[in-house]
Amino acid sequence: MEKNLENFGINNKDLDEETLFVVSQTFKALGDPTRIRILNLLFHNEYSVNAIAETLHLQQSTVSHQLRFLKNLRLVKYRREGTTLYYSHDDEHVMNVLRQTIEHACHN
Amino acid sequence: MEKNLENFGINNKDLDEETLFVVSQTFKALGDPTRIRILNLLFHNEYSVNAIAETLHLQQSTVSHQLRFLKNLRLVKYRREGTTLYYSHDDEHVMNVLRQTIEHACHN
DNA sequence: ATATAATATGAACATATACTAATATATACA
DNA sequence: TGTATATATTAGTATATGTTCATATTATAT
Repeated sequence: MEKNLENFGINNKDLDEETLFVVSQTFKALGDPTRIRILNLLFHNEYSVNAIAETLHLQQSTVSHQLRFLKNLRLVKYRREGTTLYYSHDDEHVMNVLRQTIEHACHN
Repeated sequence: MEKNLENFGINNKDLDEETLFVVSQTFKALGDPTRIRILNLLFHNEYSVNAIAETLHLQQSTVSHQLRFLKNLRLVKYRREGTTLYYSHDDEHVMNVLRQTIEHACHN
């Protein structure tokens, strides 16, 4: 008699569609070099859009587009000061995952 | 006199190109629902290509393509038994990151 | 009101990505 | 050798993605 493999693992069932969407979107956000550089810059400080662009040698438009992407996923937030918007990270879990993976990649 | 912000954080410097590439590729691998489902399936057991396809209701060709993708990044490995290839995960760090993020997404 | 600075947006383009269908390869076995 | 099974590969296609350019919006100051 074969052992029933259905109950072997704790969580062998397929992921529900919403979880799948959230998880893949999150990782998609981290799957682009530009967004990684932006989030890595925002690790310790807040930066204005122009400051990000100048620091990373990117165009203002590019930074703005990617910040919108990240803001939609609530990975960054901003505060306004006059005409300047200061962006900072807004998801500790994602920042931890990013830090872990960067460190893991460096130590190879 | 302004405080020098350059030395404020521990790691404010930009990432080197190779790290950036490895990290973004890794996250890109996790940024697709099909690959997430495959890796999630491989969490506890090894599976043949056809078993993966049948379990997840994917075409054999699709699974084979994605497994090649994952194998190139050394996220999965396989062993042969006759004509059957049994795939299993091959990167504990990535599997941990995936598990963490799935759990984080579920508990919302 | 007008000008200026900072940021956001929309359209266009090139490239990347994921899937499918068809075919090729590889292994086992009669 | 020939056949069957399992997997891999190639080519084609449709969609998604990231950047740039030009322009719009927003807030501030004069």
